[in-house]
Amino acid sequence: MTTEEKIFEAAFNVFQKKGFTGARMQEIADEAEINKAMLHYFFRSKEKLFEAVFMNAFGKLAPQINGIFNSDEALFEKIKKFTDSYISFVMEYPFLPQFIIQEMNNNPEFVAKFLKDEKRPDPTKLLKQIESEIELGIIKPISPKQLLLDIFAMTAFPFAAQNLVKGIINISNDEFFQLMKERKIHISEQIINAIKK
Amino acid sequence: MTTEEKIFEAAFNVFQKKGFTGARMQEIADEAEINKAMLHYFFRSKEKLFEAVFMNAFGKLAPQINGIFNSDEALFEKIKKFTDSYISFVMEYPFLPQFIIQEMNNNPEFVAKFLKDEKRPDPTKLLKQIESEIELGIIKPISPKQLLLDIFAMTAFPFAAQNLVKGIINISNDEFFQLMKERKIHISEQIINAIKK
DNA sequence: TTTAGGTTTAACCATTTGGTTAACAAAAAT
DNA sequence: ATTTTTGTTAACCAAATGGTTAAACCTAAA
Repeated sequence: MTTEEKIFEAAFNVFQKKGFTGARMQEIADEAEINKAMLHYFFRSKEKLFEAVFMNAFGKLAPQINGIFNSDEALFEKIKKFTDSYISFVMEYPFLPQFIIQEMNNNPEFVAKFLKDEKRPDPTKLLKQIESEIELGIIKPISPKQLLLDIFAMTAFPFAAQNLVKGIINISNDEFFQLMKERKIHISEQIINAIKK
Repeated sequence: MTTEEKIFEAAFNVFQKKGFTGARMQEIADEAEINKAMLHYFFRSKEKLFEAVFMNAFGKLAPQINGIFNSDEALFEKIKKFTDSYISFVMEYPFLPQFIIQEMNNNPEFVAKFLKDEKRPDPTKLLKQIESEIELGIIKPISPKQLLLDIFAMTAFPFAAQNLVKGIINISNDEFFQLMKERKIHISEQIINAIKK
C-alpha cells in the first residue's frame, strides 16, 4: 500500500468517527503511521483531504442508488432491491450515513458543490414512476416525495442514529447488526404492504 | 433576560449549528453579546456548557415521547399522536434531531451518561404493547423493535438529514416545512396501513 | 558513479482556542 | 455608610492545531 493510500484510508476512518472539525491532522498521521508533513505533501490541506474522502464516500453510495432507481423494473422490485442492497452495502461501512448527513449539515456550502457532481443521487425518474404506477392503479394514491422519504428514512436512519438506537432499545453491536440484516426484508415488506392496493 | 439565559440561548444555537467540536466559545460570546469570560464564569468549561445545552435539548424531547409511549391508549392511537406531536414539536426546533444524533455519535461516552437520566426515552412498555396487540390479532405479526425503528425513522430522519433531503429532492426550506406538515398524517397512515390486519 | 526526482523527517511557525486573572463596577447585605 | 458579594471587562496565557521548510534520504535513470 502506497503512502498516499495509507493516508487516505486513515483519513477516511478518522473523519468518519470525528467529523471534519473533530478530526486532527496529527491523529490521521498517527493512524496512517506516517509523518504529519506527508498529509500536506499529498493533499495540500485539511479541507482538500476531507473533500477527497467525502467525495469518495459519496461516490460509493450514489451509483448504487442511481443504478436501482433508474432501472426499468417495477416499483415493488426496485424497493426490494434498494433496501436489500443499500443495507448490505452500508453494513460494510456502518458510519457512512451518519458521516455524510453530519457533514452535509455542518458544511451547507458543501452541499452545493456536491449537487453539481454527476454522481449525485437523482430520484427524478423514480418519482415519475411512482406517479405513473398510481395512475395505473397499481399502488394507492400517495405523495411520491413522501414515499421516497419513507424509503430513505427506513433504511438510512438506523445507521445514522446508530448509537442512539443501540442505547434506547438497549442492544449490543452484534444484536444491532442482526436487526439490520432482518431489516432488509422488513422494510420492503412494510412499505409494499402500506402502498399496495 | 439574564446574562446566563443569553449565554444559554446563544450556546444552544451555536452548538446546534456547529456541533461540539465545531463550536467556538468566542462565537457563543459574540452571539450572546457578552464577554467571553462570562461563559466560564457561569458554566466553568465548554464541556459543562455543552452538557447543559444537550441535556436541556433532550429533556425537551424525551418527556413528550415517553408521555405518549407510556399512555394507556391503543397502538394505532399512539402512533397517530406520536407522529403528529413529534413533528409539530421538532418543526419548532428543526436542528434538534440532527444535533442529538450527531453528538451521540461523536461522544459515545456521552451516551452512557444520558442513559442513566430518568428522562431518557424508554420504549419498554410500547414494545410489550405491540407484542400483545399481535397476540390479540389486531396487527400483523411483526418484530416490535423493527416497528419502533420504523416510527422513529420516518419521523426523525427527514429532520436529521435535512440538508441532504432538501438537496436531493430539490426543494426550498418552505417546501420542506410544507412537506413535513403533510407528513404528520402521512406517516401514521403508512405505518398503520402496513401493520393492520 | 553521479545526478535528478520524488519521498520522508524533524524542527519550526503563526494562529486559534479554551481558559485565567486582576482590576473594576454594581448590587446586596451589614 | 461601609463592607461583601456578585457581575463584567480587557488583557493575558499555555496548549493545541494546521501548515511550512530545509535538509536528509531513497531510488532509478543517465
